[in-house]
Amino acid sequence: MNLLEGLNPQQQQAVSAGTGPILVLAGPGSGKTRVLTHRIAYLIGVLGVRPYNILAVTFTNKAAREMEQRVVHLLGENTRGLMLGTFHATCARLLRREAEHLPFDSSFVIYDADDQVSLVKTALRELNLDEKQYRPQGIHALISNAKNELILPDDYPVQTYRDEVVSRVYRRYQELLLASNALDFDDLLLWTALLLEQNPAVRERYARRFEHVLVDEFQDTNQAQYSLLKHLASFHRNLYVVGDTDQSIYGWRGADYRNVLRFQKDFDDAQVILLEQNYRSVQSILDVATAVIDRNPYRTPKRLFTERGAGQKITLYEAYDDRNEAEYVVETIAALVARGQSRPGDFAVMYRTNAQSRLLEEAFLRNNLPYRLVGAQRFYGRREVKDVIAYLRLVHNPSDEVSLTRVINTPARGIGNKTYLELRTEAQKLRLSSGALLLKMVEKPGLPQLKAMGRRAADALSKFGEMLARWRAVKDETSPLELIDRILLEVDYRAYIDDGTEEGRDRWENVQELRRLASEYQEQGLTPFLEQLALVSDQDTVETNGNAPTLLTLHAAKGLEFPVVFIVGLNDGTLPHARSFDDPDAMAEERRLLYVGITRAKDRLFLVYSQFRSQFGYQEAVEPSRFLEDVPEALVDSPQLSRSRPTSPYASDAVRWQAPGRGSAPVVQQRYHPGMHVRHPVWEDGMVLNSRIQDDDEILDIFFEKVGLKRVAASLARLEIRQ
DNA sequence: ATGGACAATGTTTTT
DNA sequence: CATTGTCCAT
Repeated sequence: MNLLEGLNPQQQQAVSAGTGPILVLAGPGSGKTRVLTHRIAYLIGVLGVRPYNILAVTFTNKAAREMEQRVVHLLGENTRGLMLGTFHATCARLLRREAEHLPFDSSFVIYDADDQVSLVKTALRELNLDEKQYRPQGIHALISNAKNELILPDDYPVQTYRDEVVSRVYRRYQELLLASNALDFDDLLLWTALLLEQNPAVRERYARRFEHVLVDEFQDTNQAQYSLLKHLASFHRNLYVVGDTDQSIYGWRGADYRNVLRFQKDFDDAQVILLEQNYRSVQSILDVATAVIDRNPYRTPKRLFTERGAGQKITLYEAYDDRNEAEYVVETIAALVARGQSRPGDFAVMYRTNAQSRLLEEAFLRNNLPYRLVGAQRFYGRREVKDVIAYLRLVHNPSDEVSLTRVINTPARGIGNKTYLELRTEAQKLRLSSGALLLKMVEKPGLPQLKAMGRRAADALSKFGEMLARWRAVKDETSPLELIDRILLEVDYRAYIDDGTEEGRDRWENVQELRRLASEYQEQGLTPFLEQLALVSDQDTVETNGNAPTLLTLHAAKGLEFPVVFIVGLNDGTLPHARSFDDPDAMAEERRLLYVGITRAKDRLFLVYSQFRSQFGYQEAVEPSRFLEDVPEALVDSPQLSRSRPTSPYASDAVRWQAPGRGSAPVVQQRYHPGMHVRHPVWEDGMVLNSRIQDDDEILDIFFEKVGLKRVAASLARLEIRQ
């Protein structure tokens, strides 16, 4: 197969470029992923590089999965040994392998943002600092930023008293992490960068191995990531980065698009290749996008062009208020579908903040139309899910203080704050983690520490300790699913969570979803399961092949495309967000965010703003977004402003492309039917026996040839429909 | 120790 | 307004 076939000259140049540092500046829709995957295939298939000597990193698991599939598709199965994954997963792997050089051991657990904040709280309390004055969230953000810039507690710049406090909290926070044998998200990058920096032997081993290092979305890298990339490519200097500074929207997370400039400075022999042909959008949409982004300073102008034709004008709509805005969106979608111009799945509605999804959801619900919501309430962020995960983590690693804190009295078992505090104090005296002390109390029931406490407290503690010890005893012989079931049973979790209300039922259903997830790790065991849980993100669960409009934030929209895009809430204060007003860099990022949104659209674009907006309870007059001033009038079509009294929703049956679902939950299109043959990644072939919509998911009963009857959630099980 | 009622408080984006 | 924390009665 000719790997250059079907590529335009710029893409061919990028794919077949020689070795050495290479920077590909890829405009939106210019076939960036295509270039990257063809490049990998080219290295292996044409240049004869062994897959083992290639590293490719992405930001999301979804991107990694997609690339992997496409490379395999191009090469056949010829990719064994290729290291392809997210920054975080790749670093986690490397750190586990090299743990002997590091102050933690290879069974470390990974703390997410919630865990991080609770650990900051612990540190604040230990240092007798006021949580009101030093908000944990804020402190956490500062620590996180420092880590992203490779600043350790000792180097934390202190100019004010507050800085001094932060550096103290940071130091303690880091100690607590190590005591828990835990790393936070940022640590994965930080420790990897430090290890490569400070350990020449390790650095050289990896640098020699990776003859080629490829990076997706390079504009989103932070300093830690840039540093570790440089180290990994330090021997062969074949660093191939693809990105677009105009799509840099993660500055608040430490991403620094100036890494693109740094790259050109650090590698002054780098080849720079520009991809300007857009395969996604019609010209009118590209022109609007260009007009908006051109106002940003310090950028290399790109001339985006397309062969998809001029396209129709974009639509600008002024609604009376935000409720009307949502109604307009839903009505318009319904009308376009009713006219047969588009299918429901063609639409995306994008907004600046998650909170804005609510009015949209309500509008869809009022009109009995289904929709897909991306992100918002994170599955893994739900209390019951976190509880069960915390139990698993504690069994895996009893030193995990954050998890212990979470579950030691959940469900309530008579271990209150005071008892837990005593346990911690005693543990600290013995230089043990609380979990370790608990286990020790079980081994040696006569420990003096027990006597120091009240009888009731000691009883409750040892009962919990015994449970923990029992789970640990079986953890290596049982599958994650069996372990979960055992834990659920022994702590009587269902009785705690499922109180008979609808909410309780939902909660229990979430636990069931976690069980289903666990069942995919039957053979692999607890460690990979926990790692997977820690490193999946919302982005990874976005499915674009649904049959209903997608609601998502502008951030979540990056990397996706839709035939018709609505961007709502184009008001000053919302987009750009008020918090960015006083910072020119932040304002530039807001503008890029709008640019990303606009360039998601293939055929049609609707920009929507309103005169009034309810901030919280109150309705407030708001201004249209200042960014709208930069949209050339010639490209805009504004419908006559007749909506201060909204027309009645299109209620004809024609527009109800699906019957309303039960309850108030979002309705999901049924995609599976009895008799359908499907394939599951683990259980392989099976036949659908039954399908029902429940909550916002489709629940399937499937009979698998190999393992028999299973119940799965369509959104979670990666099913493939077979003909 | 527990659970409920009330108050305060704070609202961006998330690997 | 919706979540989170704090206080108070059991």
